[in-house]
Amino acid sequence: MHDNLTERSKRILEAIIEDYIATAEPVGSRTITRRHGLSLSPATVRNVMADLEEMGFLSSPHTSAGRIPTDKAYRFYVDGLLEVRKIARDEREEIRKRCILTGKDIGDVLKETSRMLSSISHYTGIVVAPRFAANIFRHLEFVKLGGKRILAILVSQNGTVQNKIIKTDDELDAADLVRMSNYLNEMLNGLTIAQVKQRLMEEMRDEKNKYDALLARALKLSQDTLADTDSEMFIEGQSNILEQPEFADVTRMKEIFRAFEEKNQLLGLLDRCLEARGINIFIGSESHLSQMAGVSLITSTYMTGKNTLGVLGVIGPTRMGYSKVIPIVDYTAKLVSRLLEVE
Amino acid sequence: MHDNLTERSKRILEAIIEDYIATAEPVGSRTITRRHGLSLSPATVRNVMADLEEMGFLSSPHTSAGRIPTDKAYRFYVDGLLEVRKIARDEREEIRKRCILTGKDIGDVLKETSRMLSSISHYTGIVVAPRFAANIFRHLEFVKLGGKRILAILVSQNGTVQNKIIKTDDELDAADLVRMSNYLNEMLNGLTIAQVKQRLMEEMRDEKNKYDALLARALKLSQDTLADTDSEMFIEGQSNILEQPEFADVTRMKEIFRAFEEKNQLLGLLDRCLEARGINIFIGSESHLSQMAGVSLITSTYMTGKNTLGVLGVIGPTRMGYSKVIPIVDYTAKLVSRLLEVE
DNA sequence: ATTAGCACTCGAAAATGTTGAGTGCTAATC
DNA sequence: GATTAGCACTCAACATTTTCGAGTGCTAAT
Repeated sequence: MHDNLTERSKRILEAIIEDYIATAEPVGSRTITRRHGLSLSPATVRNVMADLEEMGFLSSPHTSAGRIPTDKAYRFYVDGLLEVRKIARDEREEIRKRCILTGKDIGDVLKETSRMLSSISHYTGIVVAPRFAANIFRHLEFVKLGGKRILAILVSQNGTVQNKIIKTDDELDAADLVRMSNYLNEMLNGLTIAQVKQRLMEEMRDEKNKYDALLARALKLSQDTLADTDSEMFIEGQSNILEQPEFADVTRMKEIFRAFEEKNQLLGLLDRCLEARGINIFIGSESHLSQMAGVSLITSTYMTGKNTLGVLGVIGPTRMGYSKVIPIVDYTAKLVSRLLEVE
Repeated sequence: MHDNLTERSKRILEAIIEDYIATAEPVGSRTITRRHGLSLSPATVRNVMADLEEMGFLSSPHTSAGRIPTDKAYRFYVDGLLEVRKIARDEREEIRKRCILTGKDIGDVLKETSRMLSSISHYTGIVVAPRFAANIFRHLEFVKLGGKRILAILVSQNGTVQNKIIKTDDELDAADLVRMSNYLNEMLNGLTIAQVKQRLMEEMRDEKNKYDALLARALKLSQDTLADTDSEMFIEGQSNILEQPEFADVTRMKEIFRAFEEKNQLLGLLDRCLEARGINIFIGSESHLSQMAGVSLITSTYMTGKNTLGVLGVIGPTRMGYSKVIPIVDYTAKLVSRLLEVE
């Protein structure tokens, strides 16, 4: 792929990208020869740069400025040129220290993970909580709150909890609730949440269940509990974005922040990452979200066993330190996987 | 109070404040006489303005600009001049429509409330989840996750749920867990969480309990569950702040966003509001938080019965539309109170 | 194929000019 | 004595011009 680029062009392109990542300023032919030990004259470099621009790897803000890499260049860089460093020992320590929290519920751990990702990368951290459907059912409990309000609590194997307040048509007494949950726990034990949904449907269709009022109630209640459980998302360190010179312009910044608040769109993007396991990188326009122009996303999936649970990653400018951030995201995903594993 | 201000000065001060709230531009003597039907000449107004500046109600950015109100002026305005409008019918409808969500847990409702506050006020909405300590204990449940990990679930009367993963020294079987929670539920029924903590302490000290291993375990476990439950906070619509001209400057904005991320400091401030019931207003420097310069906070408490549960409100520039926002916050707090009331 | 040399481009920053809203003061007016 | 017209003065904001230099593309020499 891209065999049409000579070794020299690649080296120069790489130098330009790395320089731009470091400085956020358009890179000129002079700078390249000076800062990177290329034994070429600026003039030669200029010729190569002109070719690279022709091919769509570089663009110039105006005639007499240097060049900046395009999304295509970053993609080429990430796919080929970049050699991913191993994670630094101290980074690894930091990650471990901040993720391993005992005595906190899953949500707190993931939130802290997101915060950690942001502070260690200096960009914005993002963690999508486990998709409930992939989890394994563990326990269902109904607590009577008062009157006709019941709190349904659904617990999955790895400790994720989902609550819902359900209003019933008439009062149920506590004993009934216990019987109902006992029955359901028995029936649903060991299934994934997705299978649970399935099973409930089947049971409700089953003729014989329609005659047991309590049972029918129980089924209805648990189905209500499972209805539209939207996944949670933790975005932390948004203000780190403000440090990036490319967002000094207020209008650009507004866009980004709006994008962060529009969590649904982001979720859509992250869902795409769910499908492919492991590291995933979206560069600028590749996300096909207009607000994400100039922004890159590095994600990885975390999982228990062979079950993909969720996604986590880092959002930063396209001009981000890929070689540093990729191993961080990678290591974090693996660590979180391990934490959620049932010991 | 402030009897030293003549009626006329008050009218002029009011006009300046309202003009500044509307335009965000320093107000000149000319403008005042034109826009507000004062039958005075600019020159007279200038004299009054000079007096007001002397007294600390106004300041001028530079010699040849108009005046802008100081925090002291806003305080005077809020305390005396401002007559709070009743909430508009359509606003009331909007609030109701967006807060009354069935089939969602409390957290979701409060988050949506925060979002609603931001979108209806055009500033930033903030909701602090009920302090757990003030809630009434309803139910405690232990779910075995696998190995030595137990998920403790604590439910309060109004449907707030708190989970915690607890690691035990050795395995407990499911039946034991049920017995433990039955016992505890019996013992703690009807107490407030604060009382529950108290009671657990007493029981643990009690000699006779030390000989029942299981019981001792149960007590320890529930105490772990209750340890350091930090209150959750929902801040929504942060990007609305970006619309405010006074934060067009990137440095100012960074400060604000950092402040939002430093939730602890904010929580401290909001805790102060918890103590005083009803509407509470912090204007700029009054909060004694440097990052909050130029920012005002309007809050109100929500409660069930005579129990103060939490705080909600709006954060905006000091130059915010107090007369519009105050009734919104007030009404929302009352509505949320009603929603959390056990029906 | 590479590179030195050179005219040219164009944004950024500094220097300069212009404008107008606003002020404070004084003296005339009600 | 309070109010106001009048006027000189101030100063940020905006527009215009100038300067500067990093960077380019092209050509001709190496």
